Amino acid sequence: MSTPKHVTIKEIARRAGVSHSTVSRALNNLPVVAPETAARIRALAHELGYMPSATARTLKTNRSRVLGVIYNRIADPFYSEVLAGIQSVVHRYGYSVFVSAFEYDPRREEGLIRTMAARQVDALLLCSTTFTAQRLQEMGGLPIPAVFVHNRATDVLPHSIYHDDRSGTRALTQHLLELGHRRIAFGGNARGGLLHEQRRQGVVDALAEAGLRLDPAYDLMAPDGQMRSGAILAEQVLACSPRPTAILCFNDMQALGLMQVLQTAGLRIPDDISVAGFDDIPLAAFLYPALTTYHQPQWELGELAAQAALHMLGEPVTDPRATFDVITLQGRLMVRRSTAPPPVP
Amino acid sequence: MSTPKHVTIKEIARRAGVSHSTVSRALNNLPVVAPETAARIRALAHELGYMPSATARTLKTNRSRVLGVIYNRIADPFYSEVLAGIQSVVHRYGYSVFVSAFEYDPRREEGLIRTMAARQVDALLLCSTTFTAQRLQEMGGLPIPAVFVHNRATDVLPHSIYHDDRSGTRALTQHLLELGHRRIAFGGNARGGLLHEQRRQGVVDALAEAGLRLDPAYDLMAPDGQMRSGAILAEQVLACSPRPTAILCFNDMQALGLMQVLQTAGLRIPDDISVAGFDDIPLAAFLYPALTTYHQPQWELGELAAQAALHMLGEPVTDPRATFDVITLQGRLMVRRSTAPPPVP
DNA sequence: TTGAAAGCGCTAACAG
DNA sequence: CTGTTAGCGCTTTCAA
Repeated sequence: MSTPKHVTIKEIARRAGVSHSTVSRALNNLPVVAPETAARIRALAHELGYMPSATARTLKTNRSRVLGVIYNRIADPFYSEVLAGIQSVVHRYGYSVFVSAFEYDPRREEGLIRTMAARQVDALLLCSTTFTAQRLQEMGGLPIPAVFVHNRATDVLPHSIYHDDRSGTRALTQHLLELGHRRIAFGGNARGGLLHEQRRQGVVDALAEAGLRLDPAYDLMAPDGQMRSGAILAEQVLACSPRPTAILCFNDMQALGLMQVLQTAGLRIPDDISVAGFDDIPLAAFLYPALTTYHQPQWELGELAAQAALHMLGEPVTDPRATFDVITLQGRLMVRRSTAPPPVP
Repeated sequence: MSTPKHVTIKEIARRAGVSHSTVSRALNNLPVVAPETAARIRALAHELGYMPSATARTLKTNRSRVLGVIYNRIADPFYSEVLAGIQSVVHRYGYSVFVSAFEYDPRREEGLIRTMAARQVDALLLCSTTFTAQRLQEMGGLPIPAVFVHNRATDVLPHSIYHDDRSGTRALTQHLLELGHRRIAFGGNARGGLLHEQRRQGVVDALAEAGLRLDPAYDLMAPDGQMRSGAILAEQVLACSPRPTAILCFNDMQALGLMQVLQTAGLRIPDDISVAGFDDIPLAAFLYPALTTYHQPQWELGELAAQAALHMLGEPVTDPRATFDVITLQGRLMVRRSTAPPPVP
């Protein structure tokens, strides 16, 4: 049950009657060592349950084969999927990941970056929508290679990967327009930073193309992108007069919370009011009604981010896009059951 | 932009005109060193942007201040919350966490345990519902201290923390019984292992107390605890004749998927059929109708698991329960809007 | 093909 | 109060 006495290469060397460097070579499959010797050493290592010390190796080689992932909220369905994507590739390369979240606290974010650096991660995956050039300046640059995920930080760092949100909400708005909606509301995210601006802009774009503008009364704002914000938004929608016939939420989480309140108030979706989300988190397809939204490839975002980092570290990658400095992903419109033509008055 | 030349204590020592051990002492706040010297050293360290190498420290002290968290699916709302709880305490202690998931592959699970050990984590948090005594035997024991989370593995390891699921489904079933339901179905999870058994048993218990039994026609089984399984379950429910008036799902995710299909089929919840979940993931309260479920304290589960691990490592913990070998958490019934008396025939 | 030796950055006796 | 020394487990010259 207790620690089974740590076996080192020295111990193996002693038992095999060779030097520890030979053991090191054998275990690392360096071709120089004599086949029989190598076989004997490997057998012994296996028998003794030898485990190489990643710590020692890291100290010596200056490479840890560890990636650091930093993001905002640990329990976010969107980033959970991104993380799953990251893990799937990282695992194939024999890397491990440190994961931590800064819970919207920039000071903590900086602390995490330093901790990760002290722990000698090879690269950082920064899933922060709020990191800015200014912040980077204050920190005096990043101590390790990093790729920005989900943040168009090209002005700050060469490596970033993000989704074209603006086209997304534009497509979504066009869809609503085509259905005949004119009174379209947008639910913002006060914490959304660049994401908020991009998504809102997409709505404005589409509206402008149709010769319309985003009515200030329908230009709503919620504190964040969580479910509760959706509920808050719903109250605002209910208070509007005339009521919008469609509302496009910052993301699916908001849409979810919004739908509940609207439905509880007796409104039928989509008959009385159409609702659209953004992101297409796995949940979206399972809501009632199934949510119309814009699909962002979350898993792929994670996979590519990880590959981009690995590429920077000199690992061979399969996806050619991972070799680009800036990667823009395109999503696609997912029309489901929560949107329909506006009710006839 | 690039690596700003790593500063070590030797470098600081050179510049301060002292030995590197003095630097080490000063930086670790050992009281022996002269105040002025210490101040000078610390100033210098700050100025040079010194970062201690956690790797070197780990190698020397045999303590990494890293915990390994292993679980099944990376993108699971339940475990996301648990992980958030873990992180919240771990962060306070200056620990970091490796996170990885084995995606229902036992071989991979074992591999992860070995990797974590090689990376010298101080303790393991095993959120595996499928790990068994036999598996442990085959592995020849765990190489590092571990606490089992969400698995009553007392026969295997001294340290485990879990929730009393059986009482949970029992309370849920009693609630349904009190509402007047008699045709109560249970949605199982073929992958659920012990959890499945416990939850199903709670239903059987409550039914037996009421002089009833779980009708085999209502003793349903879905492949897993995901949303899609809920949809599968819904088809089974719809095919039942007579139809159950209430269904208790393995967890909230199932309930979610089930509700959508039922609602799409034109059934009103709870008017036509009552639905209950299990876990009370944050989402549950925001569904329409808000889901009746049994609250498992997910965050607390994570917090306590982390504290239990930290306690094993000799760290002072605040929650006295964390010093127990086996911790059982109690949840509570959350009656919301998805359950009501059965329809009058 | 193998061994001896150095050293990664740090902590911790032990001496002074 | 401070310096010297050794060594954590490994990789990697350099010689043999």
